This record gives sequence, C-alpha cells and structure tokens, in this order.
Amino acid sequence: MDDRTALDGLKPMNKTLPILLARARETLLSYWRPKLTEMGFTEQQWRVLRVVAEHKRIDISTLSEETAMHMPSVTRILQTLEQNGLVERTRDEEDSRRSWVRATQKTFDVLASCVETSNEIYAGIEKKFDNKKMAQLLTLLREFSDVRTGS
Amino acid sequence: MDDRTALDGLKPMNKTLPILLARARETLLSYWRPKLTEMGFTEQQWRVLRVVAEHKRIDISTLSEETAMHMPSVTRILQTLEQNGLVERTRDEEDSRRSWVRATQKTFDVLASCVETSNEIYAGIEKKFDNKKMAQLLTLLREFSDVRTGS
DNA sequence: CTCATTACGTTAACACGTTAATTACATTAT
DNA sequence: ATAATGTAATTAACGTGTTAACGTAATGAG
Repeated sequence: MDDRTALDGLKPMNKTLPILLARARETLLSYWRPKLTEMGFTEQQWRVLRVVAEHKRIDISTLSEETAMHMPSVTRILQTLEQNGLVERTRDEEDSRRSWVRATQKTFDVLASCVETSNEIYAGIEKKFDNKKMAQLLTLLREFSDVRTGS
Repeated sequence: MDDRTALDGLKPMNKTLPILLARARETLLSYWRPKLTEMGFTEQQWRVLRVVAEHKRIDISTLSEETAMHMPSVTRILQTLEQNGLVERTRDEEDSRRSWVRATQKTFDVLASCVETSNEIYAGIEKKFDNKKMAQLLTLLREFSDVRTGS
C-alpha cells in the first residue's frame, strides 16, 4: 500500500487558484472561439491586434507588457500579422534597437466588423454573470496581480 | 490619417478579463517558479502529478477535466511522468479503451518534500492578498466558470 | 576613448495549447 | 449477427509558453 500521508498538508487541487484560473480562461474562450475561428485569428493574435490598435504606435516591450505575453511570442505573432498586412513596423530614429508597431487600416476595418459581435458576447455572459460580479472579479484580479514578486 | 472609429465600441484591453487572467496566472507563477525549477517540473506536470496523487486511480478523461487541460497535453505529460517513474498505467479489464493512472511512491515522496515550501508560498501571498479576498476570488472564478457555453 | 555593462529585440529548443484526424474498442439499432 | 454510431485515448500539425543564448546598439565607469 502506498504512503499517501504527503497529501495531508495540501489543498484539493480542484479548489486552487491555478485550476480555477485555467477554467475561467476556458469558459471565456468558449464564448469567443466561434468568432475567432470565423475571423481566422488565434486568441493571442487578437490580443496583440487589439492592443496595437489602441496606440498610435507601440514598441515591442510595452506591447509585451500590455498583452501579458512574453516577448518571443509577441515577436512571432507580429511576423504573422505583418505578413497579413495587419501591422507595419519601423525602427526608431534615435535608438535603433527599438522598433515601433502600427496598426494598418485593414486592422481597423476588422475591429469595426467585430464590435457588434463583441457586444453580443459580453451581453450573453452578463445574463449569467452580472456586471456587479464581473466588476468585483476584475478588481480582485487586478489586486492579486499587483502582489507579483521580483522577476 | 487612419480611421480609428472602430475602437469606440471596444473596452481598453488592459481592463478586460483575458488580460487580467493572464496577469494573475503570471503573478501566481512568479511565486512558484523558483520551486518548480528546483524540482525540475513544469507547472502543468505539477498539476497532473497533484491530481493523480489525489486519486487511488484516475482515467485520462477525468484527469483532463480536473487539471483543466486538454487530453493531448495530458497524454504527452503522462508519457514524461511515466518515463521518470512518477506514475504507472494499466488498461481497464472491462473496457479496454480506458486506461488508469496511479501515482507511485516516488510521487508521494516528492509531494511530501514540497509541503513545507507550499505553505511558505501561500503564506507569502497571504501577506499581500488576505485570505478573505482570496476566498472571494476563488468563489467568483468558480461562479464564472459555471457559465460556460456548449462545447 | 575603451571596455564592461545594460537594454531591445530575435532566434533556438523544447514543452504545452489547440484542432482535426486516427486507432481501437463499445454500444446501439436494425 | 452486423452495420452504424459513439467513446477513450493517441497522434499529427501548427501556434504559443518558456527559458537561455545571441546580435546589436546604447550607456557608464575607468
């Protein structure tokens, strides 16, 4: 017989934060996936596109920070988006290490065509998870994110 | 000049759920990463190991559900864990499609050696994000996860 | 000025996420 | 029985997560 006493000090995994975060993400995606598939974007490409469009121009480091993705992922995704004519890149004149990314008109057209569906999706979620709870959840997630350790 | 009117109907991305979920995950990992690296596990391998250890035996589908990971990922991770002597697998006698996974003593030893650190990590988090807030967060995440659509 | 250091971004390598297809076995209906 | 359908798990293919190393350019100390 196995010695399972090791488990005494550990919480049941299905009640822990990592699992619940993963489930919440999966639930959110269950609403978005049909539209993303139809548009031919991955969730991550969509995030990058959205953030780039919010700025007149943005550098890779800031983009990485705002999308909550690591820079290698951002680099790869930008290559794809650039090939598809959704973003353009230029080098900084003063500091030639830095490069700037801008959204093209094509991106704004895609976003415009998505606003309606976006509102429908959030309305659908709100039916089952009201705005007050959502606001609480967002606040708690923000507060939790602020306790990050060095790194 | 670009036509940015498309953005009028969309929330700033840095205030949306997908980004905040990603940040929360990253924050949590910032606490765990040192220990995981030291032990030589990825976060996902650790999740699988923990869940397997909670059951006398568990099938792949259930394991996939409880770890909130897709079955192909679970399959790959189990191959690694099995090669390292952390889990064992057997086929079901009645239904030979199903296979059962069990944790070995080696797994329980690893878990036992981790309980102390685990408690320290959660204590560290609790200093900056108290138990009441954590309980609220877990509850809201659970409630949100329950609104998943078909699929 | 020069060398060491730091910072921005990319590349490389391997693990996981995601979807579709596949294999193998059970179940159901005819 | 057998053919059709459904289910458990794996494989395949491609995109992303993650870490380390790399190339290049700016910065700072001597």
